[in-house]
Amino acid sequence: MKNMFTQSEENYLKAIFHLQEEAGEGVSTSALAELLETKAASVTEMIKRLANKNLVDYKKYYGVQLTQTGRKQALTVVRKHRLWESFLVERLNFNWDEVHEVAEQLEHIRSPKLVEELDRFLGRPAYDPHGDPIPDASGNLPKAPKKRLSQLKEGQKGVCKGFNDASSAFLKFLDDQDIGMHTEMKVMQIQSFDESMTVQVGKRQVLLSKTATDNIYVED
Amino acid sequence: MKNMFTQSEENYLKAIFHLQEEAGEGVSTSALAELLETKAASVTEMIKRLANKNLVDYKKYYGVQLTQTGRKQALTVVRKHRLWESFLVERLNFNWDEVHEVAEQLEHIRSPKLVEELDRFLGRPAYDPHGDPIPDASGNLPKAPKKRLSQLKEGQKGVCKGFNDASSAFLKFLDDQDIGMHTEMKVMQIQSFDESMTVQVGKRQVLLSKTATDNIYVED
DNA sequence: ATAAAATATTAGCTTTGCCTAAATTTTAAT
DNA sequence: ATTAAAATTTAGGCAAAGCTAATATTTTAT
Repeated sequence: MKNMFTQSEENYLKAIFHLQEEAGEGVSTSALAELLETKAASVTEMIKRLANKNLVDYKKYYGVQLTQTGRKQALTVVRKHRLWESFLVERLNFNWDEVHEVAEQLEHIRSPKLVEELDRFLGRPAYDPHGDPIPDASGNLPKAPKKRLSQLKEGQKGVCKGFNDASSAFLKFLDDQDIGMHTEMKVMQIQSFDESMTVQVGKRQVLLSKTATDNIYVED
Repeated sequence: MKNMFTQSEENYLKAIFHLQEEAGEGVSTSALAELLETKAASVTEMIKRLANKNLVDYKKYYGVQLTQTGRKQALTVVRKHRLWESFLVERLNFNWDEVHEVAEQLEHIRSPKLVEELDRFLGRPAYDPHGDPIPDASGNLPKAPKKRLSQLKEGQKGVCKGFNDASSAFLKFLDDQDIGMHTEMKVMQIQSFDESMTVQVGKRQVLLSKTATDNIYVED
């Protein structure tokens, strides 16, 4: 069968896509290994398989990049992932910090009709519950140029529009601080020695590390 | 991890369950091989794995039966399959004859919360779009004693309540004859030489082979 | 410039799940 | 009761995808 990829292959394509998005250029074996929670040796092996199928360009020792075909395939997986996340949160009462794991499974379901109907059923959403854009059926990704909370200066305000680190721990932490999508925040103070920030959220003040503020996207 | 089964294992458990339902007693290697579209040798192998995990009782050359644990697991898969079929038909505009393949994939998604919320979202349906009962969360299956259309006598009426053969071809055939869930039918004539039936459906008369009438369940 | 450290790749093994061919057991037919 | 046919199991392979240990290449630090 043509156009059929294993779950593992799809996971690699998606991972390469994400790493390429933020780092650009060639994606390293070790970065992939870390993201996919596997060993470098296994990554090398899979990369060769993908290269044989013309899904990636691979030059030994110099990392890997998606081809046009590979990128297209990665985008259909991302699309499915984000549509399912939307479904889980908006129709099935999932909290936005507990959808990731299930969406990782659902994203591999093969059925063009299912994806199309799900999209329609949800009212063709443009963004998922984490504020990430949902690619359309032809693989166009409406990329809003994102600004990090860490880029704001003291006194500036921003509205939370997304998160980079979608780990359950991070999202739970944010929830505890009453920070979520569309939450308004004002930068009160920035510590020069570690770049941590004191931020006004509603009537509370919250201290956020540089790691945290790097992972929160805002619109001002 | 305990309580974790591969997709393949789940497929075998479900297949054994279905064959046990209609044939009772021990399920033969060849019956499984045919249903699962695989070879007898592969079945034997898998059966041994399942026996080691105490999901089935197996006596060489004498077929296989589910243990309590195995039956329970099979029922959770059946539950998921039928809930997803309901979702596809009732919310995503799928036709009841095109859901099977997709549900075969969705039934393997692992997430107790997802199943519970899906059930709630659908209004805790008791039957799936084919008229088959949906097991509840604790694995209780409300079994309505089913009667086959082929068991009716001339002149008797019946209301269609389910189908045994869920093949796409069969379901499409029924659709073409305007026969679906809850369709009322009246037996006009039975051919003695091949047991085929002439049936009144709405204002049309339809000729159904014995094979067909054996696979249509009715309530009278 | 070169040695040490960090990265990447290869080689060889493991498990799952399937296959074919050969051997065994059960069942059916004389 | 034998024996042929049918069903089942065993033996030996194969591909996907992972792992560890050993080797090779690139980068970094002296």
